[in-house]
Amino acid sequence: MSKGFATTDARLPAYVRLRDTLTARIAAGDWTPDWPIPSEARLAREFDVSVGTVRKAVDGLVGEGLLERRQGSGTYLRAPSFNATLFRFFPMRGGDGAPLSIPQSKMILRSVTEGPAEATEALGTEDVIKIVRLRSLSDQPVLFEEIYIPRARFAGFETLPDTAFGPLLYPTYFEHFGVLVKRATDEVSFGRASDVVAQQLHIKTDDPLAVICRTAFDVEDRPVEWRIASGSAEGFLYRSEIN
Amino acid sequence: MSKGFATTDARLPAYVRLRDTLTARIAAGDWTPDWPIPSEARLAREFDVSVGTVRKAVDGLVGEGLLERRQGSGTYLRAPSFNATLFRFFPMRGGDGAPLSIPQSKMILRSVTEGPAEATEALGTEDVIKIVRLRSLSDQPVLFEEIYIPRARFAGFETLPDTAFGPLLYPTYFEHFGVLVKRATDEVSFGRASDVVAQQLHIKTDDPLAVICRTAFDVEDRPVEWRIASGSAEGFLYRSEIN
DNA sequence: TAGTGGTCTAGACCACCAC
DNA sequence: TGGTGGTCTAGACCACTAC
Repeated sequence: MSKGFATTDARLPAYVRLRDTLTARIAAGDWTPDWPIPSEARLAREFDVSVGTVRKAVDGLVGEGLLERRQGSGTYLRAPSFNATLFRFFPMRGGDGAPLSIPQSKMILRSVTEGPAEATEALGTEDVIKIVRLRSLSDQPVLFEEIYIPRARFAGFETLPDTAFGPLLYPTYFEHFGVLVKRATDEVSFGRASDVVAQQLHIKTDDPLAVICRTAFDVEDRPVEWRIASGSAEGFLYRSEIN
Repeated sequence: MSKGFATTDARLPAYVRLRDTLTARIAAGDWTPDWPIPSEARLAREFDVSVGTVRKAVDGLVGEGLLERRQGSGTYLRAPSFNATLFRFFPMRGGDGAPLSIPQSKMILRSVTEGPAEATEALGTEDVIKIVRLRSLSDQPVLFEEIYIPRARFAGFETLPDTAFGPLLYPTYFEHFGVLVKRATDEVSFGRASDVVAQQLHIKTDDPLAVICRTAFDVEDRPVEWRIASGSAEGFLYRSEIN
């Protein structure tokens, strides 16, 4: 008897195979953040390993930020948490020290199209959906975003009603398409505003521009989104933690 | 008998107190990367806990990047590893696609002085040493750095012979002053070149500039360095991983 | 009060490395 | 071959949460 693991290399340690099996269940949408996943004792029985081995597998997923333990209550699927992107890109206070209000988001376009070379290369497909958004702080447009997602993972995205979207995109990815973004890579550079971007951001053509290119990956490390975001270089601030 | 832990809150779990005790030993410079630290069985005996508890404490320090396990050999202090900073700031290839050579570093100044407000605020002291460096790729100056370190932790830094410095600063911090940099926060913003910076970087005054402000922390999370680095915004690229 | 995760133990056997 | 870390077990007791 193969201990009930999904089809993984039997030479791997039990906790690795269990971790991968749990990851697959998360990716399949078997669990929601509202209810605890099966208890450690229950998983130990189901997979015929000791509780200690379950703990080690769960530890790994907690470390990756996929699961969250609540003592006395249970272990829960954790909703993606690194979504306060605007706060990473701009200071919370304006140049005059006044606190800015909540970031807003305006959807401008959703359509099936061909992506730019960088997007198709990052995503590994040319069959993508394009999303264009304008994000604002205190009614001032600050960030113009072009986002590309693979149609294979997001079938029908372009026909969702506008009411399905909140200010953040990643929760929508998860709730409607079961795509859970786990990590991302950002590249920050500086350029100059094109006519289109300048018009959207209410700045002048050729004004200095901060450009952030991001590739996002799901729990199984497949690329699920490529985006390019532009904002005025004046007042731009990108925070990063290095470990 | 208090199990031989350093003076920490006895209400804390054993593995936490052991982890803190080991961190203190690392910070005190008791171990070097060349020799394994005491084995898990030996630490278990010394602190009168089980091997499993030692493993959990060591796991934490491995996760923080302080220690490194080598199966069959031992557990070693890990030399700081995130030092390829130039490669984080600029692409490896020039605009023409040609690969660039190894980054070089030229020390311009070391002196005891008063730091700018940001440095004294970040470091919590006005008694600092200032370091000025110019970093180059393929003999082209690309990054101008002003670095401030607290004199209390780096007494005599300004009188070290030039031969004590390699291309990287953090190994010198550790080898001569026992300061081990564990994490840092970067803030990337946009500015314009002052006369001094422009001259060093061979660009024009008021040319667009990428500015990176970094605060670095040691293993006990005390700030040990504040630096501001400037490079031409043209060709600048900052990479960041988000989890 | 029952069930959950949190801590800790004492041992077993394995894989790997250095001598 | 001996010692190291790597995996895994089967249990104990504690702290916390929900009902």
